[in-house]
Amino acid sequence: MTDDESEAIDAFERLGLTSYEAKVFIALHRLGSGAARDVASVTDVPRSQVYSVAESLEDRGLLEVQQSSPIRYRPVSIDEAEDTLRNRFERERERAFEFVDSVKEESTTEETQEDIWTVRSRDRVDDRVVDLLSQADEEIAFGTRLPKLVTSEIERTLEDRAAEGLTVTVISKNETVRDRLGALEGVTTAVPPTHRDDDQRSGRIVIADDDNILLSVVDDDGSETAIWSAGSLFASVLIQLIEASTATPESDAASR
Amino acid sequence: MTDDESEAIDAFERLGLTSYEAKVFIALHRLGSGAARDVASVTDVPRSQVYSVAESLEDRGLLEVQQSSPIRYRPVSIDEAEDTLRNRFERERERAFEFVDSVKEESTTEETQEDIWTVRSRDRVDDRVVDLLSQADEEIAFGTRLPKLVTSEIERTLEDRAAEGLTVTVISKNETVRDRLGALEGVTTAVPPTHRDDDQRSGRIVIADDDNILLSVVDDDGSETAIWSAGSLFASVLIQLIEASTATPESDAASR
DNA sequence: GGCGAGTTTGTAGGATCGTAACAACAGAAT
DNA sequence: ATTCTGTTGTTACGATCCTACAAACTCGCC
Repeated sequence: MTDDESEAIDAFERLGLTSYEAKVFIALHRLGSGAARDVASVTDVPRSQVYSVAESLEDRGLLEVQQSSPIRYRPVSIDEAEDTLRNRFERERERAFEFVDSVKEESTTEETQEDIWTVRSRDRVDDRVVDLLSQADEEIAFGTRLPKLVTSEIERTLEDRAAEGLTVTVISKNETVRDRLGALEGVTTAVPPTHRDDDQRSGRIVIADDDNILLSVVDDDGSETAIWSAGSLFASVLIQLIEASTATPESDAASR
Repeated sequence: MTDDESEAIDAFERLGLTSYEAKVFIALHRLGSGAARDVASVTDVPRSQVYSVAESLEDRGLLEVQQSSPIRYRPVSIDEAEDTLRNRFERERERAFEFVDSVKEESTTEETQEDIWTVRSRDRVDDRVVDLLSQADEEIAFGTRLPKLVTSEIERTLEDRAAEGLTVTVISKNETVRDRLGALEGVTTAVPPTHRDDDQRSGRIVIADDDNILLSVVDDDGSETAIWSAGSLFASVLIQLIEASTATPESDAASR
C-alpha cells in the first residue's frame, strides 16, 4: 500500500468511514465495479467482510448494489460521492449548531470579561485577530514584523474597517509589511521606535480601541501563541504599558 | 436532558466529536465560560474528565483555555466553530477524493456496462435520475404519477436539457405533474394510455435516448427502490418492452 | 463430493465511558 | 505554627462498545 493510499484512507476515516469502508470504496473505484471476491483480491479486506461493509457503504449512498449472483458492486461517481458526504456534513452541522445557538448564554457581554485568554496555533490566532479587528469601533493598531502573519483575510478586514472610517495604523519594522498594508486606502503606517534592535522574539500586536488587545509570540519552532483580552480593565492596563514602553526618548524628542 | 439536546449531541458525534466533547462544548456555550467544576455541574461529564476533553476541544479549535488557577474555558463563537469544522471537513474531503480520482478506472465506459443496478432510498434515486437526464444526448422521457417525485432539481435539469435542444417528453396521469412540467419551455406532456386503471403501484420511469433507463417503484411504506441500466443491451430490451406494452389498442387506433 | 458465494458467529484490540484514588494547594479553624 | 477541610488538577483502572480479523457454516451448482 502506498503512502498516498494510507493518507486517503486516514482522510476517509476522519470523514466518518471505517478503514474497511474506505478500502472497499477506493478498490471499487479502481475496478470500476466488481464482486466481493474482486474487492477482496485487491485489498486486505477479508472477502466475508466485503458484504457487510458494502452494505453500509450503500446506506451512506457511496455505492450501488447489483442484485444478482454473485452480487456486484458499483461505486457512485466521485462528484456524487462528494456531494453526498457534503450534504450529510452540512445537515449534521446545522442540527448540531442550531441547538447550541438556542441555548447559548446571551447576557455575558464582552465588557464584563476581565480575563486574559490564550490561543494556540497560527490559524486560530488569525481568526481571533480578525475578530478583534471587526469588533473595533474607532481605532485599530496592528503591528508585526513578519509578513507571513499578514493573511489576506486580515488585509481585507483592515481595508474594510479603514473604509468604514476607523483610524487604522500599521506599525512594522518590516518594509514589506508597511508597503503592502500602507497601499490600502485609509491605512497609515509607522516604524516602531527601535529601542531594542537585538530583540529576537517576534509576533504581533493588535489594539482595537482602548480596551481590546491581542499579543502573540512566535516560538523558535514556528508555532504561535497569543494572549488576548477584550473589554477588560486588564486590556487597558496592557495597552497603556505598551504605549508607555514604546514612548522612547527618540520618539518623545521627535514628537516635540 | 432534552430530546433536542440528545439530537444535537448525536449530530456532533457524527461530525467526529465524542459525546463528552459535544457535552462540554454545549455546556460552555450555555455558561459563556467556566471552569471544570462549572462544566461538570451542568453536565454528566465527570469533572476529572473535563480537563482532558477540553484539551482535545482546544486542539480542534473549538474552545480557548485561560491559563490560571482554576483553569477557565471559553468556547469560540458559533460561527467560528462552524467555519473551523467546515474547513476541516473540506480539507479531508479533498485529500480523500484526490487519491480516489487518481486511481479510478478510466476505461470502463458506460456503454460496455451490461448490468442492471439497484438503488434504494428516495434521495439516491433522485440523484440517479438527474444523472441519467444529464447524460442523455437526444431524447428524454420522464414519467411519474406522483408530484412529490418531481424535485426542483429534476425540474431544473429537464428545463436545461430541453433548452439544449433535446426532445423532452413528460408522461403522467397526474394533472399537477403535467401542468408543472409542461410549463417548462420545450417540454411536451402526454397522458399514458390508461389500460390499467386499477394499478396500485406507483413510481417513475426515466428513459434517456434509446439505451438508458430507470424504473422505480414506491413501496406501501413510502420507500422507493429503483433499477437502472445505462448503455446496455438490457436497457434497450426493457425500453422496447415498455414501449410495446404502452402501445395499447386505443393508442394504436388513435395513431392510425 | 468439491467448489465458490454468501451468511453467521466468535474473538482480540482499541477507544470511550465512568469511577476512583491521589498529590498539591489555599483558606479556615485550632 | 499547625491542623483541618475543601478544591483543583492528575493519573489510574475496570466496563463497555465498536472495529478488525478469523473461522465456521449453509446453500447452490458442477
